[in-house]
Amino acid sequence: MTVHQSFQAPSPAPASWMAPQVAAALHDPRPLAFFPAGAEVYAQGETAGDLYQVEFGAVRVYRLLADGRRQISAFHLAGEVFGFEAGDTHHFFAETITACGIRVLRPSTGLGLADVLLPVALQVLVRAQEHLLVLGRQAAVERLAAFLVDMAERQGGHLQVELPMSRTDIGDYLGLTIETVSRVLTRLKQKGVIRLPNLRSVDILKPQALRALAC
Amino acid sequence: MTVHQSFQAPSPAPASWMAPQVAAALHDPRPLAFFPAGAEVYAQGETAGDLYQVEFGAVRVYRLLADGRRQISAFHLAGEVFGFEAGDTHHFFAETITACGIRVLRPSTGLGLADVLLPVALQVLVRAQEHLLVLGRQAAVERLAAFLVDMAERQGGHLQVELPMSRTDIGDYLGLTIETVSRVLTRLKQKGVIRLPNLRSVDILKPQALRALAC
DNA sequence: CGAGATCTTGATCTGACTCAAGAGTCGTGG
DNA sequence: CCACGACTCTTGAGTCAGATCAAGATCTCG
Repeated sequence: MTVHQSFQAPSPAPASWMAPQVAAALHDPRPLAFFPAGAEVYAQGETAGDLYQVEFGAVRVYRLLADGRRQISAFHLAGEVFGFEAGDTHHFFAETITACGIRVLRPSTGLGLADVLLPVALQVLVRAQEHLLVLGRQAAVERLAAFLVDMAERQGGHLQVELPMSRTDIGDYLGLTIETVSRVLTRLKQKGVIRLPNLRSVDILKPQALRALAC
Repeated sequence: MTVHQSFQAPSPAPASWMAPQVAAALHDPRPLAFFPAGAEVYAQGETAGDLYQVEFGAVRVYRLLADGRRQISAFHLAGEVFGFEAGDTHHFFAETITACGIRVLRPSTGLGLADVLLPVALQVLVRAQEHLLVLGRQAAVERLAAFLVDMAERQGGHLQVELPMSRTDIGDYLGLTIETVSRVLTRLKQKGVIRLPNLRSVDILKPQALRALAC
């Protein structure tokens, strides 16, 4: 990982989702790294071990096929932890989408740390498994609906959703082409389900209808 | 979970993949339950907590949409552990495919158990994430190839693969219809890549070709 | 041997992809 | 502040992989 800028920040309150013990077990203060948009946090094949907590900004985690097809397995927003690996090398790439502040966690230093990390890892697992249902069995409209509902919930359940990622990213997350993403959003707009005030935000006008589509 | 038959078995050697500490931490001997084919191990909404280790047989873990569409998120073969959950209720269904012997693990009794379970959970996570790539970005032939390669590897890397599951199960795992699964297998047979001695087994004749398809 | 379930094969349909062009957005520099 | 250029996004037309619908064939097991 290339650290673009790093310093000892005054310990902020742990993100709300994080049990107090997590912060304790991880020995705050932990190094905080700043990344510009589009920077690599780690690459496939690199040595794994550290975990990363997004302080602000957004990150994409993805795999590539030999011919360039890309599958984004997850987006990570402020407060979320990523970087879990089964072996000692990364199977995925992680890149910032926007400028990011990322706190580096060093699990190796903690005793009994797994007790604290297991729930976080399981949360990531459940999310991946829900994503399987979307990719395996849902139509394009349903995928977009599920995506928007998920993003809304992760941003505090508000009806104004910020989308830090491009249409290409959304397509590669949902297993669709950029054109299909665009067309479906247009159709949802025409049906009055959403509004698109600008390219990077969505207003949910009919949450009920969206939820029904997402099943 | 409905236990169909249960008794204290003489402690067998732990499955080869399992670190010795796992068995120790889990306090062998553990209850062994027998299930007939098609039995429910747990259902969505049930209280979670226990883990399950397949002793023999095969299990499918899946979710359902309201209209009956099904996505199988994983098959579990002998030696593998399933039942991980993020909260205290199951988000998935687990059913036996064949008659099964399943060892019930009680994580609540172990101190420092998470250190031992985390690697197992991470293994499940990585498998789910690889599955995302298959469902999101691969064509039908590639999905079948990846599936056959995976099943072969999990059965000791032999070129004779047993498929305990039906074509419907394979379709619901790969996000395809049963007809497409059947057609693709036929095409692979015609190209001499595989042989289909009977409905539940596959001989891999050209492992190189299959691997190339699976990317 | 027979009946039901499972699997294969064929014909047709369709949702999403591909290819192509135009519109909007953003950052830069004059 | 506007003009320019490079992206990114939207929209349209045509195509195609996989779904759906519909028979048959094969397997399983009492």
